[in-house]
Order: sequence, then structure tokens, then C-alpha cells
Amino acid sequence: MPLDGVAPATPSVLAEILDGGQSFRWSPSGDGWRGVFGGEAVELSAAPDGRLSFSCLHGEDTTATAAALRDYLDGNGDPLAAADRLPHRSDPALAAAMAPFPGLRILRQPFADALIGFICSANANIPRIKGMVASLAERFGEPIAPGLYATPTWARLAVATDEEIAPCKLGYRAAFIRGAARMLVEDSGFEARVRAMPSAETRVALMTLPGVGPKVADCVRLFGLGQTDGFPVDTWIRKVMDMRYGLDDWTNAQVVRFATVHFGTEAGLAQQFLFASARRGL
DNA sequence: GTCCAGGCAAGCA
DNA sequence: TGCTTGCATGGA
Repeated sequence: MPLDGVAPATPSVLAEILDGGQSFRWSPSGDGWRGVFGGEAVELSAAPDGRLSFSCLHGEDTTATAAALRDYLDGNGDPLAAADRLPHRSDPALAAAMAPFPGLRILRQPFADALIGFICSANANIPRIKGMVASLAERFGEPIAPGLYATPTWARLAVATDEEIAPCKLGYRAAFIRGAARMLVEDSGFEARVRAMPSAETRVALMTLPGVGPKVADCVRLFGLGQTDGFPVDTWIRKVMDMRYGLDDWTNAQVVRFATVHFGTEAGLAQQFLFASARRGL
């Protein structure tokens, strides 16, 4: 059925939104996508003109799923207006990166989805991250539709045994996931507290979790907490900033500061345009 | 077989 | 504060 109240996205832009490295929970299905966020499982597709439609893969209450999906896709935001607030008029490299992806937006993922995904992301490529996240969900999450499993709870992950978690092939990330889960179970107010913090404090607080350094903290801020000024610097962004902005001899911390000043409150969206563009070799 | 991957933590200068 | 190294493993 139609998904109202969400800015349009062409099929190629929808693909970049869902499967471009923000979330690791979507896979191609027919002419659209099938995926999970939190405890929702849906199919989602875009018409050539950008109109979105979806179907709920579980339960009866399609209205609640539509509302959740609208929020996930930033239905209250205006991606074109947000993009226009970026300094594309004076920044040709940014303008070139933006052109292929009109309507690209930052997903508003559940905190746990972002934290689990990006702890797993350390030193792994996107296909592998998707495998790790799917494996964790299948093993520790509740089944919600055929072949689809909800994001595991912290409580369940906190008590995962070595034997249980080994088949997920997380490598050294297994200790990070379990350690973070234990901290979040121990401190049940953590998420609400960091949500109420200013960006800089949120970043420091997130970095107290095992497996969360500056880059993962910025990913969680941006994708899981709606802090749009987050500017994660990974290997791809590092290359872009070196080549296009001449920052070769800057540290990552300096690059983050540059991006915050140059791109402003929508720095995260700029980052996503640059990331998408770089990864496609544009 | 080699290189790389949406890095982090620990050790050290 | 900033640099170096080790880390588990699979994808390309």
C-alpha cells in the first residue's frame, strides 16, 4: 500500500538509503527491498517517479507499522531542504557528490540497530557486516516473519555464551557486543540519558562502551540518535577529504572539526553524499 | 595468495 | 595528544 507522508525517492536513491551503509538490515526482494528495523519487518519499494509503497510482513496492525516506517524514513524531515542547507553552491566537490542522489536522507534507526551494526562494522566491509548482523538477529532475536528476526535485546546479548556467539563469526567484535550489552543492561537509563545530551557529550558517553571509538560513536549519533551534525570518518571519507579537500596531513579528529565547521548542522548528510559518491567511484 | 574493509584498544613517545 | 601495532575474519 502507498506510504504517505514520506518524501519521494527513486529506486536508485532508495537503494542508496537502505543499502548504502547506513543500515545493514535490508536485502533485495523483487523490485524492492525486504528488511527489519527494531521489531518491524516490511517490504518497501519505490516507483520510477519516487512514490513509495510498503507491505507489513507481520501482524495485523498495518497502521502502526506505517507510522514506524514513516519515522524510520524521516517522514517529518524534508531531505531536499536539508540538502539545500549544505554549502553546495560554494563547494563543487560536494555539489558533484550530491547530484546523483536527490532525496538521499539519513535514516532514523533505533538506537540498538545502529549500535550493534556499527560495533560490527569495525574493519569489515559492508557485505560482511550484513552477515554478522543477520547472524546475531537469527540467533538471538525473536522471529517476526519468515527468515526475518527482530534486533536482539541487550538482555539476551548480555548472556550470550561463547558457544552461542561463535557461529556469528564476529571475531574480536564478539567481546565488544557482549560487553556493550552488559553495560546497557546494568545501566538501563543510558540511552535516554545520551539522547538528552548535547552532541559533544553524547559522543564522549558513547565512547565509554566497548568497541565504540570516535567513528562508531559518530555513526550511532547520526544514524541512531538523530544528531545530524555527526560526521563519521571512515576509510572512504578519509580518501575523499584527502583528495577533494586537500586534508592529507590532517588527523581524523581535525577532519571532523573541519567538517563540522564547513558543513554545519547537516554535516552527516554531506558525509552520506560523499560516502555514496566515493564508494561508487564517482 | 594478496589486499582491503564505514576501527578499536593498548602501549608508547 | 598523536602515532603504531595487533586483532579475527571474509569479501573482492
